[in-house]
Amino acid sequence: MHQQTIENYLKTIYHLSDGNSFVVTNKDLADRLHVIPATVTEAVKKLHQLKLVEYEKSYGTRLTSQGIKQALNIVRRHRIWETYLAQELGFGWDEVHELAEELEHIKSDKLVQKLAKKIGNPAYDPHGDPIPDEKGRFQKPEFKKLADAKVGRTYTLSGVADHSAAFLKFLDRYKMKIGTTIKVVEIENFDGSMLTVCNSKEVRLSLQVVSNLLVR
Amino acid sequence: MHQQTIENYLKTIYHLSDGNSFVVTNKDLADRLHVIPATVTEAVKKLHQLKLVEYEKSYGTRLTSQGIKQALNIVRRHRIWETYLAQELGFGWDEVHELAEELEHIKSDKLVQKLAKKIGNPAYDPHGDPIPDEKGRFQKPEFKKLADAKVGRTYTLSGVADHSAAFLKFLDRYKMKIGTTIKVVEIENFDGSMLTVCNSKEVRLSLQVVSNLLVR
DNA sequence: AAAATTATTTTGGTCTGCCAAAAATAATAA
DNA sequence: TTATTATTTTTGGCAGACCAAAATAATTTT
Repeated sequence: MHQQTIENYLKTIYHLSDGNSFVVTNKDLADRLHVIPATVTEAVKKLHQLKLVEYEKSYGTRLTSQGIKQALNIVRRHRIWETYLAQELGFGWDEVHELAEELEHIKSDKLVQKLAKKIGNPAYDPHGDPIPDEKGRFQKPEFKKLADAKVGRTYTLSGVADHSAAFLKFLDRYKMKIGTTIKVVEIENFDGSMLTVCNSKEVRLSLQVVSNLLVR
Repeated sequence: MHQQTIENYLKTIYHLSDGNSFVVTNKDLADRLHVIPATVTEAVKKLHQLKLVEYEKSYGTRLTSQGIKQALNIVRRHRIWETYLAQELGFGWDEVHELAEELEHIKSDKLVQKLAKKIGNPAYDPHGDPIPDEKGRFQKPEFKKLADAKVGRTYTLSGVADHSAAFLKFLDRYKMKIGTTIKVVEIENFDGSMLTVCNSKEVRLSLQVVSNLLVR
């Protein structure tokens, strides 16, 4: 199996199982990887032989501890690259994901280590997602959706649930980024939208938007 | 054809034809790419269909102008990455080639442009090889081998003919790098070795070595 | 519980990049 | 100009990553 294929599967299984080693369905994998389920069946069988996943037919797939380890390493590389691209090379947070998707496969731990050092071994990437260290350790941050916030309180934007370029560009238009403070002025219970104050300006945010903003 | 395969062929043809559009033999390509000649036959036929090479059977292969253009772009990416890795991330000149070999395939002109800007759009990479600009232009430097130098003269190391890690590490041991001045004290006509002064120390360099040192 | 839906696996194929061995073509030496 | 040798091409095959369609299995609906 090609290393790149393996890495993409592991990473995707990892994300679908939400970091924990939950069972992932064949179809979900197929959708995420843009292949048909039959292809996934083949692939997970091979991953099973490589002892990277547990797999029982018609049941589902789950990472082994070895698989998790490798997955975390890929996640680390991806997020280090994202942060590096944003911080050192001035890419927008809506651009870095796609590039990191390619760069994460470069096989050099030394390179990743140097990149990490250059940006000060950060714990979070530009989207507020935690970066595992060399040993795969990271603390899962306690975020909640802005949608669940209380009127009158002020929050700090700490992450986004939607990583799409469209959403991120939308946030850019209001100069919102990780660290921006958002005050909830009013919640419209008709449509769930929120009147907020961001960067000293009043902004109304739709339920769609506030559901994808993670705050502290 | 996979983009990566195409790029590797174009780059290799380019180097084998020494930058000019000389005809390259099938076997030479096979050797460089670590495949058998039969594989090359297949590949160049496909490259021909893509109008990237001229190809007549049992004659040889030569880049078309389109092919040269693409080849120069790959060479550019490779050398930008080499320089970036050395300059910004502190890699040794013996390490950068291998890494650049992977990084050159990342498909983002914007990335290369940013990297280049960061290192000041240099005209030469850490080995003294010229970096083509976005349009593929570069001036071929007028180097000569130190082996052909005259006794008593002082030269500036401007390039290396051998890019192997072994050779580069050897040079590191004597702190020789691009820009180092080398004074030729004496030429031993028994074995062609040279007595030189490098970094204020007397060093005897074998014919092997001085044949691979390019100087001005 | 039977029918209908959805998910998974199997089966048979394609395409790409590769190899081995044989056949055809140079190119070189005698 | 024959032999000999080297190179190139052809042919038949293989593995990886995919897909389409058919066959199974599991899940939901009714």
